[in-house]
Amino acid sequence: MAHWLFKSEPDSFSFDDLVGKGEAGQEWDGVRNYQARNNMRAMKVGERGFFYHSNEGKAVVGIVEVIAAAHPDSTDTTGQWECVDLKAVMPVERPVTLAAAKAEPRLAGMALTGNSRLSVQPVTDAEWAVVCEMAGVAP
DNA sequence: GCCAACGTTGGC
DNA sequence: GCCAACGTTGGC
Repeated sequence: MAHWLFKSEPDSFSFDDLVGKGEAGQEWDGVRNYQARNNMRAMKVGERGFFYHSNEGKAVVGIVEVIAAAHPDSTDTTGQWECVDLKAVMPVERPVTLAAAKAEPRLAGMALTGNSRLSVQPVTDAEWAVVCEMAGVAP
């Protein structure tokens, strides 16, 4: 099963905001990047991802689950953008900061620690295991 | 608040 | 189809 990472600025939409949506979850709309869209198209219901806070916090703070496969973005009028629906699974025991991830050699190849500004990223199984370990949650 | 990196746009 | 200009993101 593939894993993912979703970036969000907590000022606009935080992990707590997603928790507040409960089982109904939230459309991950507003993504206007082809690579991110393609990543979302590849997602399957039940796959899990990290929720990363950019700017404020700069850390992986929670685990999310895909509850609906890619569908047209309701906030888009052009019809070319799509998004998945997410729900919060649980917060992590210990947030994994960007600095901590960069300091971990096993995460050297991770999209997050590189220069990518991509808002929806794939995470390898190995990276998933390492970040879960650092976060104090079961993989 | 600044600036570097990247993606997208648009002129040629 | 190339590439310069521009806008946006996001770390510092």
